[in-house]
Amino acid sequence: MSRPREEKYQAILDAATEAFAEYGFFNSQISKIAKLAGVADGTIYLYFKNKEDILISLFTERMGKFIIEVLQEIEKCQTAKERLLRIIKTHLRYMQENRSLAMFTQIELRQSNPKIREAISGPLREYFHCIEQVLTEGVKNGEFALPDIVVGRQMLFGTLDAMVSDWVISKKPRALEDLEDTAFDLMCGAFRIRDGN
Amino acid sequence: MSRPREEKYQAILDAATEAFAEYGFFNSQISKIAKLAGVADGTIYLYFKNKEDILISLFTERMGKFIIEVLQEIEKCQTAKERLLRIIKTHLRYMQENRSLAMFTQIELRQSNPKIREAISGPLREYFHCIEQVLTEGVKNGEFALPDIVVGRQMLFGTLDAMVSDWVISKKPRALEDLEDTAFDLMCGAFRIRDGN
Amino acid sequence: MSRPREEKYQAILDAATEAFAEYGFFNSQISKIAKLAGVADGTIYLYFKNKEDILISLFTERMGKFIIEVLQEIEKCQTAKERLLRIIKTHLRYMQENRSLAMFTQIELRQSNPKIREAISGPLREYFHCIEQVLTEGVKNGEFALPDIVVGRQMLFGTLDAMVSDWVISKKPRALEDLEDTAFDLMCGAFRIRDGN
Amino acid sequence: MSRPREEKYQAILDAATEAFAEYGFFNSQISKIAKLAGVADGTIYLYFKNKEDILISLFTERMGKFIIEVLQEIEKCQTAKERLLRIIKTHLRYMQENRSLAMFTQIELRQSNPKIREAISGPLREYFHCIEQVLTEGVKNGEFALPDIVVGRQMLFGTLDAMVSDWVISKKPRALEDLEDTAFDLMCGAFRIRDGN
DNA sequence: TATGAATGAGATTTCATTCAT
DNA sequence: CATGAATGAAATCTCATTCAT
Repeated sequence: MSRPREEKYQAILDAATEAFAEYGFFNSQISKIAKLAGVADGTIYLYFKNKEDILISLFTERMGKFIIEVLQEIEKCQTAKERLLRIIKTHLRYMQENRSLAMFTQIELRQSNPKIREAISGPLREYFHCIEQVLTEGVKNGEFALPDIVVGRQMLFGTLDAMVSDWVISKKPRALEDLEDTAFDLMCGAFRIRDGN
Repeated sequence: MSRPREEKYQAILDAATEAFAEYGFFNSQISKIAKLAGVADGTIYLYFKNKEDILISLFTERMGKFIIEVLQEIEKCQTAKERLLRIIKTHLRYMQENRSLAMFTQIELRQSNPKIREAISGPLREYFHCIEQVLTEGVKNGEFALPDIVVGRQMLFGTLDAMVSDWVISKKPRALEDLEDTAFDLMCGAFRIRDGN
Repeated sequence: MSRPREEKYQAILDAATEAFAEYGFFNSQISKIAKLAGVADGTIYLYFKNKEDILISLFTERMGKFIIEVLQEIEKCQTAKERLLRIIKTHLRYMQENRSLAMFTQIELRQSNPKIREAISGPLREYFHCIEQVLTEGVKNGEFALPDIVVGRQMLFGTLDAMVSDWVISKKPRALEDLEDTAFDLMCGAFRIRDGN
Repeated sequence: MSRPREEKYQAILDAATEAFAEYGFFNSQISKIAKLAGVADGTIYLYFKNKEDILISLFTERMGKFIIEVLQEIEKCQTAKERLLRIIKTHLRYMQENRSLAMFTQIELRQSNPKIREAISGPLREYFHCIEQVLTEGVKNGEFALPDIVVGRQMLFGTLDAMVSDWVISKKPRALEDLEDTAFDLMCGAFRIRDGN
């Protein structure tokens, strides 16, 4: 049974998240990750091909879970407007609850190494696609007025990302949740969503 | 006569910009930068204390020039609405004309090394402050309706940043300039700016 | 079972002794020491913090052993005169049997680096103290006539050190042992020790 | 006229003495010496072949002056006993007045680099020879009883050297001069010199 | 599977020396 | 003669990865 296998795999991923978030990819030595995970250095190479592979696996997995959560939340909604609010809430709350992931995303999202950049862009594009679909629907059924879907997505994602970025960097941050309503309010204005439900 | 001195300093900074943009800070070896700049490895240490110092000098200098340009453009404007448009245009055009700086900003903006992060945050905060002042003025004189200045700034900067990010990553990008009007249009909606000038 | 660990530690120390003796501290590159010890360069840093640490460990360990031997020999003796002879014999014989240590002591004893000098002065002072105690006893019980204990120690140590120094530098040296009796004879004169018993 | 040439040559030598005494040979960079001497780095190479050459020239010159002084002092004396006292006094006083030279001698006398060691041993051997001649004479005319001239020289030089060494290392040293009489007293005992002049 | 000691390639940085001015 | 900017070889140290146990 591969339960222990799975356990150690997760332990390493958790340790890497923490380390990458705090020190960045290049300053997180394998030995540091191994110690945090409570395994030997060599053990890591039983679960991952190399250091890069940890980063890629990490991002794919964690971002994957995030997207699944977003999708689940969205599905519960009736209108595009509701979905927009859901995306905002889920994004900010998820990041708030996973500060390490948030930091790590902020810090390592835009990795320089082309191979890593490539691997990372997959899950991110998926998220972008999900956002764009919601916007497209909103436009189609007349809820939103939006001259360009992609620009709309850039605005929505960019705003949320900037909020998380500020929150991650500042030491005593205003809770991310508190920004939900204001963010939603502004987005409604940008997308010309009428006040009534 | 320090003309040659200044020349070499700039050559190294240019080389570093290029290298950091393409490979990232950690994968840009001093020898690589030196070769790009057409100087010997040791020469770099006549102009910079160490590798970190290059990054910090680079960001401070280039970002400084950017902010000066933004400020100059803003001053020409009469209304806050015009200033908003100016910021959008200047930001996107400057980044388009300095792709390396844009890439580098995207990539290294969120550095893990605390010392670098600290040094980098200065010029950035200055830019944020500049944006927030424009927004505050707009609210004061009734041009904008905005529940929260900081959130407004996050939206404006976040949107522009996401646009640059997309542009930098995609290989055959739509010109950044083409996004100006749409971005301005959406921001006007978000900030409840009336259509008439 | 840390037998191999201890073995490698000693191998590196032996290699360093040899290298330092022949080439001096600054001209003994880590790679040279590693090759002599039969390990990889990096291995050295598993056992020592840095190059300085090798020098300090080396001196502390080897000088410590020497002092222990001197103390053991001294304890066997009844009179201060006998102890004086024992110190002379042990000093010269130990250095003769550990030519590398002798060279190294001669060469690196007076290091320029303050941190090293500090670390090295400890064991040396211990040896000086041991000599001075013997002299003090001899004076107290009337065996020696000595106007100044410290000067007495300087004379004894200086003489032995000069002998070792000559022996180390000259290529075809007279055996150090052969000097024992003459040295003792002269010291007896200097310290006004009577010929009998 | 080569007055200015000579001046700069001496300035560099003085600077080197100071630097070597304080930091040791390897930690005294050419640029440091140049700055101390008030000349440009390159200028040093107009006067010396390389860094080693400075050390060798330095030692040869300064030690040469010392030996000349010793010889002059000795010549004034009538008896070997007087000459012995003269050597002791001149040695200790000269070192006291040239603390940098003393430090430098203590620190760099026993250099590891074979080429340097070779060059340094010349002047030193000359001094040894001078001492040994005094001792030989003393023995010949019955003033001294000494079983071995070389051992006698080792004792005399070793004692003086140990005194200087202690003086150089200790921060608040007893004046070297104060040791003259005690040292002479002990040497008289060692060499069986009768009390009467 | 798991370990962690050992490896050695590779990176940053220093500094003696040169040479155009 | 004098300068000091530039050079680039070389040294220390780090750390991802391997492999015998």
